Amino acid sequence: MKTQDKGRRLTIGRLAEESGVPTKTIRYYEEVGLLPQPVRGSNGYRRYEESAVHMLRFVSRAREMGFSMEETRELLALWLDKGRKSADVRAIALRHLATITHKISKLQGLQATLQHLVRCCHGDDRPDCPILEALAEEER
Amino acid sequence: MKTQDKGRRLTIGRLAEESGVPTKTIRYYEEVGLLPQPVRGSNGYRRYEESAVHMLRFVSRAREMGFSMEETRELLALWLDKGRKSADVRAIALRHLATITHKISKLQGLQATLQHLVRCCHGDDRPDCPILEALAEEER
DNA sequence: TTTAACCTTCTAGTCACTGGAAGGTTTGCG
DNA sequence: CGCAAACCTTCCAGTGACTAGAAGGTTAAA
Repeated sequence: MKTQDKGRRLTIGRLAEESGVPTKTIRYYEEVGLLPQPVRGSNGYRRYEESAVHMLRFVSRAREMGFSMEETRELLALWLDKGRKSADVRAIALRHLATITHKISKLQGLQATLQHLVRCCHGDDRPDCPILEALAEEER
Repeated sequence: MKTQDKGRRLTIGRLAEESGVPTKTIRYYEEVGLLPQPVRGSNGYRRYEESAVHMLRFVSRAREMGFSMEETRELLALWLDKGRKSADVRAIALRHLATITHKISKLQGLQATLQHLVRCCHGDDRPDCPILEALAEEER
């Protein structure tokens, strides 16, 4: 084994390429403590290990799944903790699922309302419009 | 008719009460030009006319329906324009509807994925967890 | 050698508010 | 009349999760 196997370290640009996450975003994640600070070269450049690619991809996927940065932070910690309890992960997922389900039903309510109004509005050159009426309505 | 019918003008607090919109938000709407600037009393206080209540309620409802502030601005302008074409209103509503529908289907996709993962995760003291696996997955 | 493509930090903008500080005004009560 | 509570004013900063740009230093390839 080599004592000085600095081997393959990546610049931020290379990491961005391999993970699909923009350099700006990587720096931001580091700034807010979502990602650990990498070592720096003598030129001040960040030098990432291979593992950073996997971490970033994990983070990126969690974000795509709609987890907040805080939840992503927790999930990442759990992922790195080999002694984790799957129940902890599941709890986060369930919480997020509830949030999503709630959002969906709110949006579906809006969707139904708007669909109704759009169907009622003739949508021509005349000024009368049930959409505006609905917004202006004095409900009492 | 009285020459000096300053009549019933409202303070911002009164307007907030009657419209259900916080004073902070009312000032913000004014600042970004969503609402017209009211006249000021000699003490510098804002003095609103009755019509402001209706305008604010209109804005508030548009926001509740999920219209952006820019869309709300357009809707408000259309509402105040007695010569508007209902087609213009309808177009805004249709655009918003498309946005909502898009959001719903994205969320439903996430919901399905998460439901599947949550069902697969036993959620106990053991560390193995399909949710984390899904996030860590090297798809190729 | 030059120049393009990297890298660095810092600031500010996005959206739609919301909270707080610091100060002036008004209202109601004893 | 004095005082406190409840108004009102402006300005600054923070939210979440980036994203854009400026101003400058470094490196790799032609």
